[in-house]
Amino acid sequence: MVKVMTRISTGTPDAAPRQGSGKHSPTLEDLAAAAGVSRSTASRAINGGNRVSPEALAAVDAAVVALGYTPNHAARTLVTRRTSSIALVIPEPDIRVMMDPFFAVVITGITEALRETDVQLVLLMSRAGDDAGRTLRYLRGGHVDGAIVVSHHKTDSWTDQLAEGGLPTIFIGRPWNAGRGVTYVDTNNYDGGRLAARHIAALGRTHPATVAGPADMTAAADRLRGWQDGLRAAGLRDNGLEYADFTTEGGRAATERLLARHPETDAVFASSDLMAVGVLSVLAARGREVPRDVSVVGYDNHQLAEGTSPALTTVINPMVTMAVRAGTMLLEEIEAPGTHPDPVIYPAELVERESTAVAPSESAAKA
Amino acid sequence: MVKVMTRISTGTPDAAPRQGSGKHSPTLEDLAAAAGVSRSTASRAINGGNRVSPEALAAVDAAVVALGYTPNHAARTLVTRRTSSIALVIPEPDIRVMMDPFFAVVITGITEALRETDVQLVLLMSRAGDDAGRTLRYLRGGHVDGAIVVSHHKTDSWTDQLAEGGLPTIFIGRPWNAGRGVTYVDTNNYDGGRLAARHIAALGRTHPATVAGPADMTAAADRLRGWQDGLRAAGLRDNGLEYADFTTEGGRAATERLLARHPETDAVFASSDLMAVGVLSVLAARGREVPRDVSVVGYDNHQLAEGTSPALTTVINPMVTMAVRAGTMLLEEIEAPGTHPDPVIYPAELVERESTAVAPSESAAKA
DNA sequence: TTGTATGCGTTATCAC
DNA sequence: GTGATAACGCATACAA
Repeated sequence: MVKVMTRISTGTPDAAPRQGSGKHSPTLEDLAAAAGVSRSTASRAINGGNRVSPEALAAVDAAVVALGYTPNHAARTLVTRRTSSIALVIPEPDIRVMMDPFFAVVITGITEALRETDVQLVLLMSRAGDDAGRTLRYLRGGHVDGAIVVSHHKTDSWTDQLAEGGLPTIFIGRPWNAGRGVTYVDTNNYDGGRLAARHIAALGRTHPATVAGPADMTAAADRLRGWQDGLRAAGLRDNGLEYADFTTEGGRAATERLLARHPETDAVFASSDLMAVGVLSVLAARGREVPRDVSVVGYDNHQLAEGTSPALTTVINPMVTMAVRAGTMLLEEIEAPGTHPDPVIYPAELVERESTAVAPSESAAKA
Repeated sequence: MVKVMTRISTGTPDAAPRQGSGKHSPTLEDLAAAAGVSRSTASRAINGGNRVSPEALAAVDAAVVALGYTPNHAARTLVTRRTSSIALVIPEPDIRVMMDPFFAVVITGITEALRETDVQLVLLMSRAGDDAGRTLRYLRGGHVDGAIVVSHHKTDSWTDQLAEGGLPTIFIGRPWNAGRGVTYVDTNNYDGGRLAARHIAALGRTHPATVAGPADMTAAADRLRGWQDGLRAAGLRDNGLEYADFTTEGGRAATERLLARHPETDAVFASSDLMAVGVLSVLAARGREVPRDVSVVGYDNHQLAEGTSPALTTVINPMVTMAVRAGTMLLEEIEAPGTHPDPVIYPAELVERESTAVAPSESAAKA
């Protein structure tokens, strides 16, 4: 009562705009007044409209559009303890190296999962070291309802800390110390590596070399293990191994070193398509023709893989699918806390293109 | 008084954890109690520590670490009307086409600007059409303190709507209808196009062709205009113009069409490095040697430009710098509303690489 | 410098 | 179905 009086006596609203920008946005009370109902009824009408008469609901709805009412998010989360937002956490080392080509893809996927929800995505980039504490504090500070962590690096026990924190969390890409109740979604990088090896072996190549990704990333490590196991299974030896940082330039440098030490190389497996582009460019510069002299297999099935010349044979890394799944799983776990779903791992699949086409001489021999 | 009694009589806190996850996080009142001061003093101690005695401040600080206190964000924004978060708005058409290669870069830049702040970045992807309304409603709904909009498309008058809404907003890339108080940061795409033209002309090329970006994007349009004006100024004619969508595959297709109609082409200006990669691959497939037979200039100075073979001459598009600047400007405008700073436009700069190296024959002639 | 009192806008609990 | 009323956690004008 007094409150209403105060409101009314606070000068004419349109004559005295508060901020320089615009008038105060209408509150639930304004809405209720305009609809001729109580705050409670107005509130119920807005949230699903349960236990409210049709006419009251109609009145409120009309008032909403008339006033352009928007619920105050802060007030709402204050009482519901729900922020309607989730965090996408990305350790900074990852963004330039691993995430760069996949950023748009990951975001798109998560956004897709959030589409029909009113959940918003908050981006959290965390620097190495002490800053992780800040990020962690933010996450458990109740600012978000859950988190998706994209971390392939050996990072300082984020995993445990988050899992113990009780905040619903899904990892994209298997974290290093994934034990207990840690949920993640990934693709089978090990199988992917093996697929590449089997493919190279089937081509009849005898001197396969490797441009591997950073050894401290699970994806890179798994791909490498799979590839090496696959070679062994086919009776082949790894003919030179160089590490790079997943970038094109890194791939170039690695290939230079590789060819210097192992000129007899007749096949290269690069742990990422970006690196494979570097491999192709160096081979071209050296006059080694692909796929005639050297077969090349990449990884990721990046958009670029179709555009290279020759087009790149590669292993599919279904990032969009993984991101969508991560989003969906997180929403589910927020809805029903306590459930710790099993990891989801998508199968590996090879896409054959020109860079491993059967060499002319062999195809002639076969014909 | 009554409140405190209620609190105390509400059972032993540690004996009855609320959620399944963990105990309730401590409130300001708990903090004050632990520090032996009042709520207000505790509050002041936390927010800058002004007008509070050294001993009280010390006590509060100690209590903070002891209790692991974190201010409740919702409660704080409810009273301060400050969300401590800004939105990065990206219309969905842009993400795959324009933003894809720059996503990580833009995010990195903005994050860098927000580094020392406690401001968080909320991602807002808006679908075309009616969804723009939803995004707009979110933005003016007080959920964020400001927004950075990355929109190069002719979109439905976002510009005006946002500017009028009173929400501090910075555009990255000149919006189509940038009038009045619209603040944006961009690079001089027109000059960039001219630079490319001048460079090609200086090379002695006589049949320059164009692979342009989407006509409904300001960046693409400006680059094209600059290029064409530059050609005219040099007494050259545009020898064929094809539009593409900024992607590698689009660049390939455009080049195919181009060469079919204008086989005499001896220079190509592609409006993006990704498209330039497509140009290079088609030229290679057709046996047209770069730079001997054809000179190629890209745009963006993307990471890839160094890795192509031959390495790509291109115009710098300083996305990181632009993103940082946008972030800084937004923070400033949030701090001091009402100021409508002038647009910031970074100068264009050409990077010469192998793809436009002087042809052997000419260099021989010169020697 | 410190404490008291009040309000921010919303949901939730209960009587009606 | 409806409407008072009490939290939610914090900042701040004001009195002390």
